[in-house]
Amino acid sequence: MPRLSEYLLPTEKQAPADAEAVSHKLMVRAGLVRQMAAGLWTWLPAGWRVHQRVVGIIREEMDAIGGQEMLMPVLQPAEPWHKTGRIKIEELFKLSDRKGSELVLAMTHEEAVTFHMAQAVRSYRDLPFIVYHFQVKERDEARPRAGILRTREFIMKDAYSFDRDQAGMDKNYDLHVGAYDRMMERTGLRFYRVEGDVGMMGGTGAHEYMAPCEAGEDQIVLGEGYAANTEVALATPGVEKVGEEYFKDGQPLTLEPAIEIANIFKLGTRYSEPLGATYLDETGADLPVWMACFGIGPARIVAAAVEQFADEHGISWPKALAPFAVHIVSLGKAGTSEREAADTLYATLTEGGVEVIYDDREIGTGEKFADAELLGCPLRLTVGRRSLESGEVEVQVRRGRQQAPGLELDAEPAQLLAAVDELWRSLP
RNA sequence: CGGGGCGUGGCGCAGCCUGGUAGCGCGCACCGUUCGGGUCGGUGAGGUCCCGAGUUCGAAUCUCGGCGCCCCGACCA
Repeated sequence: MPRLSEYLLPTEKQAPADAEAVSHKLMVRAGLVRQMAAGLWTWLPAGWRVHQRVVGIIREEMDAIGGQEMLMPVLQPAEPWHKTGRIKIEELFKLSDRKGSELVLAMTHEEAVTFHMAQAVRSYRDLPFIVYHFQVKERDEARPRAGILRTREFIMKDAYSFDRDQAGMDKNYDLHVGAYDRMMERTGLRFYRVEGDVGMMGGTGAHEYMAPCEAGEDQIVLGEGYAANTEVALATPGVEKVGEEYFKDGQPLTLEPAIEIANIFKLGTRYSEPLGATYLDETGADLPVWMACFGIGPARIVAAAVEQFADEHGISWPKALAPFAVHIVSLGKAGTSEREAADTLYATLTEGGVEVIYDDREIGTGEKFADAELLGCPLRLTVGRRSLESGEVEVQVRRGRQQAPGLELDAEPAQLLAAVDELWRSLP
């Protein structure tokens, strides 16, 4: 686990002048991400840890429903895109190689996955199954915006289910709804699952997972037991729009801005037909495979978490996403007994498997506290002269900046770890 | 794609109108100071003023062209 004196965490006092969204400002200020060009971002070590936390949650839930992880290329031949008609999408990056062959940079992977499955799947005996990957998506966005929220390149987990018929597809879809609900709950985000628009994906049904926050690009309408995207709300029976207000069965609905963090679609045979993904059933009939796809954007989940829980001091991560569980602040200079006590605490926690970032820098107290609150790890443990006098390590819970009862400085390691673990359990 | 704004050391800005060869705060390096909430003082390093062309004795500043970035809207797996 890193010592801040050796870790690349370039924090800034001032946000970039052109940053508007809270997540944009704070993620840059906290040293999590840096911009390279419009809609193109680099994830620095601490930011990447958060991103990979989200990836870990998604992977676990995908594996739990039988998803099989694989990897498909971003750079692809254009032919399948011609076959599905998606070559004409403006956001699709098109290029050619030295031989003049037409290529695209994939914005999603339906073409690729269907191309492969058209070859691999022969019989109804090969179905059903779910494959997924975490891979970069490229989109020539008209307007990238809000830091990490709308970018031209981003990692998406996209999963694809393959079934012999609509009933199978529906079943796989429901399975994913369950998995996605669990992912969202595990992230600690506030979210809504709403009916979605099928858009240019085509297909027969869709849901979006929306995380409400100020920087959200979309509006969702909310009522008692009802949540929908504004685009589809009006298709719901009983929903009407009067002026700028929405009503359901006469009751007013509230509007809230939200970030779309996941989107799932029933594709049907939208891709299997043009790409020839068929199987033979028991009677020898050649039938198109039924597909559904399931996308989710880890970066947007990260940004939404920043948006939802930040305060005037910085980020406050839900514990499932925090880059580190514990941020140790050592106030003593090298060579002092306070520093020694902090070193010992750091060693104990690290050896006990706790993810710790240790601020051992030779800088001012205020700067250390400010950086800790900016980074937003759930627990901050401070070791200074006071600790030696009182025999206690000061504990601050980042969410709400609440002081928690101190930890006994010279407790046995097991005892100390148990105390930290107990604190951890109580956190949001 | 329509509208608006901006580009000057790592970050935030001033200077531009009224051309004279670049300045401030933060940060950074070193010295001292301080040591539980971005301490204080001193010394110092660091800039193709987005790029190109033009006007001029002289361009960060004026003119033309280009590039880049942000915001609003449209669009949006």
